[in-house]
Amino acid sequence: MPLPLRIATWNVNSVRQRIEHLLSYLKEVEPDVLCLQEIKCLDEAFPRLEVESAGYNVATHGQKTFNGVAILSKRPFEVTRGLPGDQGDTQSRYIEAVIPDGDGVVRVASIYLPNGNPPLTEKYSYKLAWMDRLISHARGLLKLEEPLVLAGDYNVIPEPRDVHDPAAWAGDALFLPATRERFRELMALGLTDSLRASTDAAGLYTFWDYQAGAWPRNNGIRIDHLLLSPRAADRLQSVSIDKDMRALEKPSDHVPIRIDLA
DNA sequence: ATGACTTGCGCGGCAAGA
Repeated sequence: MPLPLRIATWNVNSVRQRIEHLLSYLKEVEPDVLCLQEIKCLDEAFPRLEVESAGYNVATHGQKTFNGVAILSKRPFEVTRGLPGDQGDTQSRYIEAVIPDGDGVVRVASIYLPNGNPPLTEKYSYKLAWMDRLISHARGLLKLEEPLVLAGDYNVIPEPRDVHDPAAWAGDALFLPATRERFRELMALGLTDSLRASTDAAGLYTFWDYQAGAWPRNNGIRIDHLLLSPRAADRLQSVSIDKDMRALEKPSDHVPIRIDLA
């Protein structure tokens, strides 16, 4: 039986600030694929040589100062940059890889969905429009009937059990009814939330704010998700949140989440 | 408690994040 395929996603909050954490993660966890968000640099500023020396192929979709996504893979792969549906969108938030796997492929997307705060502004309407574009694109991808993993920072708290203090987040763009409704619409295309396929537990988080002692108080939210097509879900073996990463010196405010597929 | 953090940019203090 072949080794499982390990696929992880992590919002690094600046790859250049986090290069040592990134390299130790690659060495210790050995993901086959790692999706990164908020690399916060242009393609030419990505620490490509360090990552390649660790045994990974790299594709970036960078941007100066903000946003930026990347996919790292032990196996070489084909890449597509950008989310279809709006030629005028200049924000780098989506990159997609087709990775050889056995006789076929696994398709993996690295997603940095807009934050959307504050609500009632163009930032929130951009978030909702971006989610509509993601739903349309995912509908097309699912028709391919491939193993598909839509991984990333969705900036969506799916349910009250995914937030330490639901009342405090009631009016936030990450938790508003219209946000959650679109997330449910995405899921209803036939996707499986990896974490919820393995546990119903409350209080499993992937983000803790830097402010107000959110980490020591465990005042977190679950917003980083690995969504699976049926053929990927059939192969799901395990899910892990690498919570220890939040306790390191100079951590990202997000931690990685990962799956093993048979 | 008028608080509390971390980035990029670029060298002074914003803007953005969640």
